[in-house]
Amino acid sequence: MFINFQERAEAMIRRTGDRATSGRVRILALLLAEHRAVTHHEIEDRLGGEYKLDRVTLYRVLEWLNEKCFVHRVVSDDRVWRFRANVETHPHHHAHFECTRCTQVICLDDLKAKYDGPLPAGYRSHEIELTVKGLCAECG
Amino acid sequence: MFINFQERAEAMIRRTGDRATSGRVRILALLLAEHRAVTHHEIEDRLGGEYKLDRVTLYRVLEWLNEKCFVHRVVSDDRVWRFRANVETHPHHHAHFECTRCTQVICLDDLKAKYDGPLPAGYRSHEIELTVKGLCAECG
DNA sequence: TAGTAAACGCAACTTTGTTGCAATACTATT
DNA sequence: AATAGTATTGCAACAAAGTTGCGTTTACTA
Repeated sequence: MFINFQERAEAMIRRTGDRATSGRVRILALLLAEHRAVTHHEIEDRLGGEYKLDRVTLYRVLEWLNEKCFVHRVVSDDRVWRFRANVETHPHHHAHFECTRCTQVICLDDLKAKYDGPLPAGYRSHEIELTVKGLCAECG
Repeated sequence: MFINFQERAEAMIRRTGDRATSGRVRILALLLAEHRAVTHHEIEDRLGGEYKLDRVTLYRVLEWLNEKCFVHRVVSDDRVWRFRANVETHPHHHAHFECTRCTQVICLDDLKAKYDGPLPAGYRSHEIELTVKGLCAECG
């Protein structure tokens, strides 16, 4: 087992063969430690201080993490992407809860979205996304 | 029954007590006639020619229509809002199909999204959104 | 028909994300 | 350990989607 997220993140990144830069390691570690989907802004804030990363670099790292399937994106009604580390084994049945007041998004991992109904002729389904909207514990 | 969408749109708008401006009537009529969720851009294009509306006015009308519950918004992965007239009687159980290639969104009205599973303590659900992603007939 | 507040149109601004390019820093190799 | 080469980074400029302020026009009311 890994002692901390930093180490675990670095191992994951090295396995890809691409470079293990400090930005990638820190961002992935941060996302691994988190149990919810976080925005670009939240990440930027948390990397503040002397370790500040450029906005653009952050976007590029997040895109790279997404490509490598270490992370996935969620869009909610505020049109802002949120990122979350992929820990599940079935990455194609995301279910999310979105608070309509504070716009926080959490993943409902235990829930498997299902759709058995009919689609129009010729349509094919690849992925299903179920979003439950309401108020979280703090806002409710 | 109403002869055309224009007339029907105007009646709906007048019933609110607010002003029945030509922009509101034309946009709502256009959305009533449409059987899918359309973007701001698509609407703008269709209102082109001599009847062109200002971009800002279009946003404001769409927001107004949304407030009055004549219309609802959908966000898909391109982070662009799409608008669709509310024709169903149960406005809080939208289900949508989104084509991952052409990004077109259609509504699966016959499908009622359901969620009976557990939420974290203190969380309350108000609305459920189910999105099926895949390829539409043209892109498949 | 005239008065008036609600809508509209324009210009400027904000937020979120992207692109091009020169500078930097990983990694492999010597 | 030093070096070289290229993958990343940082900066500046750009782009798309949406918002705000404000003076002008328009739809409704009297």
